[in-house]
Amino acid sequence: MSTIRDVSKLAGVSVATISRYLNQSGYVSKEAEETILAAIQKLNYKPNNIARSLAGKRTATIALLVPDILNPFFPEIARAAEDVASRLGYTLILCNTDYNPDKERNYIDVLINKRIDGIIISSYTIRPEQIYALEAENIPVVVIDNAWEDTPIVSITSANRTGGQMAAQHLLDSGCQKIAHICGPYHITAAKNRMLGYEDVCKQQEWFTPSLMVYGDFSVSGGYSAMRELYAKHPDIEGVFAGNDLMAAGAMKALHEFSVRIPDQVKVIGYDGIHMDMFYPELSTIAQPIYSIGERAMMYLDQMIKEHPLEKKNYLIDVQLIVNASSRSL
Amino acid sequence: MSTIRDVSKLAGVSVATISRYLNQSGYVSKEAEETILAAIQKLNYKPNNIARSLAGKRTATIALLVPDILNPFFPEIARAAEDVASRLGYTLILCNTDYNPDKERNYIDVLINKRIDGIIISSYTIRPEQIYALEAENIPVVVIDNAWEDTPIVSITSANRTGGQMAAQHLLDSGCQKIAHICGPYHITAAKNRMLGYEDVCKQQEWFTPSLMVYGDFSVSGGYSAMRELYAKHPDIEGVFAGNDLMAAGAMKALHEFSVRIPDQVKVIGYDGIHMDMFYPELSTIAQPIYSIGERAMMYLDQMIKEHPLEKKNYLIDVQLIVNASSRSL
DNA sequence: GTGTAATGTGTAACCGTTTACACACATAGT
DNA sequence: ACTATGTGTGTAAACGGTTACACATTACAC
Repeated sequence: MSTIRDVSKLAGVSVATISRYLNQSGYVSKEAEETILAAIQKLNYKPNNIARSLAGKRTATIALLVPDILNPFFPEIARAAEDVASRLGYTLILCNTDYNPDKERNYIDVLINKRIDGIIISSYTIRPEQIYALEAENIPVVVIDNAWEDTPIVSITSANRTGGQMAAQHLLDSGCQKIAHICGPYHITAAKNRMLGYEDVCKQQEWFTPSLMVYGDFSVSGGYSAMRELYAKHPDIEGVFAGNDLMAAGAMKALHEFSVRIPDQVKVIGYDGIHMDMFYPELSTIAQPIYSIGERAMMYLDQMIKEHPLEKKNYLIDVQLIVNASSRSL
Repeated sequence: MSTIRDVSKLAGVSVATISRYLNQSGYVSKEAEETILAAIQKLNYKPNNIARSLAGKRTATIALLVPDILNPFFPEIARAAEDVASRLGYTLILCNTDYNPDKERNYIDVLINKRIDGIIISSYTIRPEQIYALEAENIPVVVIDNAWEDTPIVSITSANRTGGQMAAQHLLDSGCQKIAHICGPYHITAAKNRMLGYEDVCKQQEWFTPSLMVYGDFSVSGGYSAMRELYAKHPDIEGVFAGNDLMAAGAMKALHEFSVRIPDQVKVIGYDGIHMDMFYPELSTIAQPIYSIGERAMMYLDQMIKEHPLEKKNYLIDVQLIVNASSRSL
């Protein structure tokens, strides 16, 4: 493995000139350029990124901190972030925190020591202070799928409350009378906002009662249990809005076992828009543009790294109602 | 951000001693240890990993090269690799190649320049020479889900041919007469071996005919189209073995649309064992221990990095027949 | 008392870049 | 002729660690 000094010797110019050539910084004459290029090719020289980072302060590495890459929401985020990252010349480090604040803290320390250039965080437990601590180390942060009001933090969330309203309204418009909601975990802002959206629309309906809202843990089995519980209490429900698609799938599975026909007897809508094309009847959902979220997170991060101006606030992303067979009016 | 020299000054010992203390290499007296610890805490000193890598040659970073993290097989691999990596003190870089050899080559170059310690590769286009090139740079490689015969390369695959036999045999044992196979892409070794397993079992059956084997692209829609094609030619089939679970799901969707009852009329089995608990009837499958594959890949890699002996060969992992509703005999 | 090994510490070179600064020379404006 | 400015290059000091080597002290065996 040859070094810049080997090239310098072979080309007969100083290392500074080589460096200037490589980084297109400062002046380099035409002749110098040519001899350098020749030497580089002859030696098959590749600059050492480690040394580069040590001297130049940039590692061209960004980290993506997610609770669990197995949750289908996150591969899509990862895919988008990685696409943009690789286009911009960054490399992406993947970190699973397992919803565990200790692992999270630990990872943040490791990443600081690795001098990463920036970090995209998805966490429901992280505190704003931790983000300020990162920024104090000059590491820009973008938070996704979570936000705090009135804090100078760049975050990206989808319009959860509006989305919740859209879902409920859609079921209402489709003629459903008793609409239940399977809510995601209480401490997750996104879940809470979706529930608030549901309440906005349903609270004043004469059939409304709080027991139409049950909690699930955002998993298929959580949705399944929630649906069984719900059906035991309210066998006459006509619509179900699940806080995410996985729970919607679980709910449909339960309904299926009760021999409830979808969408004839009960219409179901989920939230997220993850790819579940294997599923039938195909699930209606409020689609978040997941890919765009990852993409924008990475782009905002790049802007911050390059010290371009960017307002530190929550960026809301629009959602879209997708009507499929699971809630289609006949 | 304080440096080792700041600590040195405050503790009144040389940087060498600090370094020895930090790395537990060489002798350090009890008193020195205490003053150093105190100084470190006072300054909140954290060693700079970049500098460490430059001097010490190790980056504590490994890369995972996958075609597409959106394919549900890979998040599980990533999850396993990351779990083990983080336990062993490595950090995981995620790279999507999009099944594109150019992106692949490009990534490999970038990773060499970043002086990563090792790389786990899943690729159906990579050539052994590229792996030798990496090893020439002293970067150990573990290949997963692909292998070459008689090459000194560490690779991990599941027992695809045996698995194919198991799937076909299971359908046969369940009383199916005409069993079709939806095969994965021709150039993927794993797909081919599964097909060979199917042939081993079915070729000598009197109902066998080559047109019972059709190709799909390992996606849901690929399985869907393949099934439609198959059903048009052979409306009397009684069993379908799909080369992976996604295609099996697509096939079931198509059968569903033809109002074919599963498993009464047609039994379906997939391959992979990805988590599709939302699916009903639940899919029978030949489960690969995907998590173990990722786990072992990372452990082998660690062994190679630490220069512990490891035979360079293909390691086969056993698969398991999982019988669910989609192929249950009544 | 001497030789040998274990323990403990510091100096300085090194890892492979970037970059501030100094300097040389050419060109052009006054 | 004298600046100013633009072009081109080299020297050497960072960046923040690790580690080979030299050297000092102590312990212990003989």
